Amino acid sequence: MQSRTTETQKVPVKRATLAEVAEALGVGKPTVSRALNDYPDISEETKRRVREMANKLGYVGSSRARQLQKGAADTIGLLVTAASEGLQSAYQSEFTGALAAALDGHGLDLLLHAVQDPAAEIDTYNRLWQQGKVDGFVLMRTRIRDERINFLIERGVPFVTQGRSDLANRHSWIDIDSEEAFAQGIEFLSRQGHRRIAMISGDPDIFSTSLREDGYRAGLESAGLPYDPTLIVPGDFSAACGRLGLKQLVDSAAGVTAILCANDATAMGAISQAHELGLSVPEQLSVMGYDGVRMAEMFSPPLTTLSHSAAESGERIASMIVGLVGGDAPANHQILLPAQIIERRSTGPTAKE
Amino acid sequence: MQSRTTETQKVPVKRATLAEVAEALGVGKPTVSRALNDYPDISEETKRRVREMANKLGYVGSSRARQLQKGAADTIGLLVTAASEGLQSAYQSEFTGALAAALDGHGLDLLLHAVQDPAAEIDTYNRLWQQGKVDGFVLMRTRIRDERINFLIERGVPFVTQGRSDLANRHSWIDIDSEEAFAQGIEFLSRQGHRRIAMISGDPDIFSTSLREDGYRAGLESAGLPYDPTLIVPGDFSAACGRLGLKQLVDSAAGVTAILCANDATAMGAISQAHELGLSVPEQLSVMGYDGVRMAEMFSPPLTTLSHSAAESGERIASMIVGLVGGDAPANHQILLPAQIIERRSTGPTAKE
DNA sequence: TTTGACTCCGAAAACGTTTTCGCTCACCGT
DNA sequence: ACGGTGAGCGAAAACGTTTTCGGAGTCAAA
Repeated sequence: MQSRTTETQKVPVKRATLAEVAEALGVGKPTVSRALNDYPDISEETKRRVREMANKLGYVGSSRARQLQKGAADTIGLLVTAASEGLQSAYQSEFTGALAAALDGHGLDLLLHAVQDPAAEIDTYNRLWQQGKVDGFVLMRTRIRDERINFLIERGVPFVTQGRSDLANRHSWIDIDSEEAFAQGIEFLSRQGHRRIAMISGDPDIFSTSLREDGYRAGLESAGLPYDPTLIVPGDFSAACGRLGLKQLVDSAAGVTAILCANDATAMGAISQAHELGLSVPEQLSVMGYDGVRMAEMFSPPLTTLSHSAAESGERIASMIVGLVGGDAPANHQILLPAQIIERRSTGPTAKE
Repeated sequence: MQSRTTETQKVPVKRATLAEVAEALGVGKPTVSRALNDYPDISEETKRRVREMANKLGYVGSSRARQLQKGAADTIGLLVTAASEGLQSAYQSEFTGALAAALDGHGLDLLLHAVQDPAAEIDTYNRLWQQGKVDGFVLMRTRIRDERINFLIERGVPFVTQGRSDLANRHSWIDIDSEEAFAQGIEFLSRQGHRRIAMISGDPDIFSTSLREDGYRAGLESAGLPYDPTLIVPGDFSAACGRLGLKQLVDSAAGVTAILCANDATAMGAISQAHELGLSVPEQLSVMGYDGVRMAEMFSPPLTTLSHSAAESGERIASMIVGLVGGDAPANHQILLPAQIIERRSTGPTAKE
């Protein structure tokens, strides 16, 4: 490790101000402001001159002043919990990237905040909102009895969640129809001849976990397969618990030939562990994931997964939050998107011995 | 897909203002402001009363007004290019998360912006800075002749890069000593008996790519192995190019028993492809990555990699940018961090036939 | 010529902080 | 009794926009 220091010349750059543009043009400040914002009560000729001069002086309006006056920050907040995965999760980060890109399309920026101490989470939402640093929030990974949602609804803060909640009819959300997706997954596996299909589930605190389990059960039922509760092992959406879960299933649940995982990370962990135990995938064991993260395609074997588009979710959410913040429609929009199965090579009929 | 709409009651929450706190207390605004900011010329008794009342009224200062007056945004900007990976990359997102967490520790927020059109990249830096939405930037993935760096240096904008650049002595940066790391990697592989070691490299536009290649060559030399240029195949840090690269090497470079990859994603892609071609890792082919992303541990086989801590990089960068923005030290700090080899199971001596 | 309508623009207020500067008061020493 | 000192506080200005409101001018109708 090495560390050195050198001098630097601090150039205190003076930014051009609206008043200066007005002065240079011999017009009033309102005229410049309105011209730049393309108000109809400014003549075309004047607008042209103003734009020209603004350009010449390199004028860029201070968003600080603008925010103060207009009462809007043109920024949306996104909190990730540093402890539990946060941006570690491939899907979360794909989604975050997509969201940032989509928001940009609407002229909004994304404020990313990592919350360390879970106890301070609500405080952080409160502070960011009260301070006026953001106009609204996007929540990822909604939880059961999610206090964030209560809190935000109570104060009338605009927000959109990625995932439903107990209060789903009282706020805007977008979600993937994971129930349907998991049912599909089971159907797919059963058609390949699997009769004993296990599930490595997600964090029980996360709202969607139970939906995925419901889907699993529904799938079994419509495939005419018996439901065996011991075949569902809990997890937390991490790869690590995929490993653990697989080990547990191998140890205690005989005859399992396929495993449906709560997400791709878990599936990858499970496969990795399977290999370690000398089980080949998919010859001896089929494993299916959920989310369709990019990495899944590059795994070995490439992962069969229930895929949905982070980009689409991002764009939809961006539009929704823009609407809410704009207040143009004091309504809650709720969108359920489908997932589709992408067959790769982690699944297949079990090889005959 | 389904979409519905319900009514919502918009509660226009009036935030308490500093003037209101002052009024309620029968004191002047400056007193409240200074009391809350713990200035020494306010008596303890008054401070107590002010804090009490502020608390009671739920007062949280408007950062918008504060920003305007103080000329600071308490926010650092981070731009990710949506097209080329962006947050898709595991390391980038781990680092981003760590950075956000570290900045939080200094009372700063992170503004994440996705730039779609590479041509608009500089404009975005300019806008964000001129608008005063950020006090400085963190740049990831420095490039060869990186115009962003020129631009920022010219205007005296505070920034820290993750990775050196052509102008490394004129700005603050933090970097991993990848040259040394790759040399170590080669040494490690050669000690396991590998004699023909290939490299799947990174994007030639990225500054650190050449350093990694230098390290590769240096390692070969000190291990007494010949350097064969055809054993370096170009890439772009993606898993996809790991696949391509591996295929190319298998097709055209005989006798290769080990591959050092520019990063973990590439290594995973390579392994995945190797499996597809019926090559077992590490029995027939050893593969080593770089970065030490979390997923690497869960890969199958778990990836041997040259690891460094995203958390540490994040924290260091946070401290550096805080210093620069605070202007307390008009100096450039440069820090080189080491990587260390983590041996897992994607490497090993080649099995005898 | 007056009136009204309409177009284009500017002075002043407003947004909610922090800073500057100076004031008041108590207390001390002489 | 009086200037000096320092502690504690407040009035007003400042940050750079946007909004409100009304004014000046033009032109057509009466």
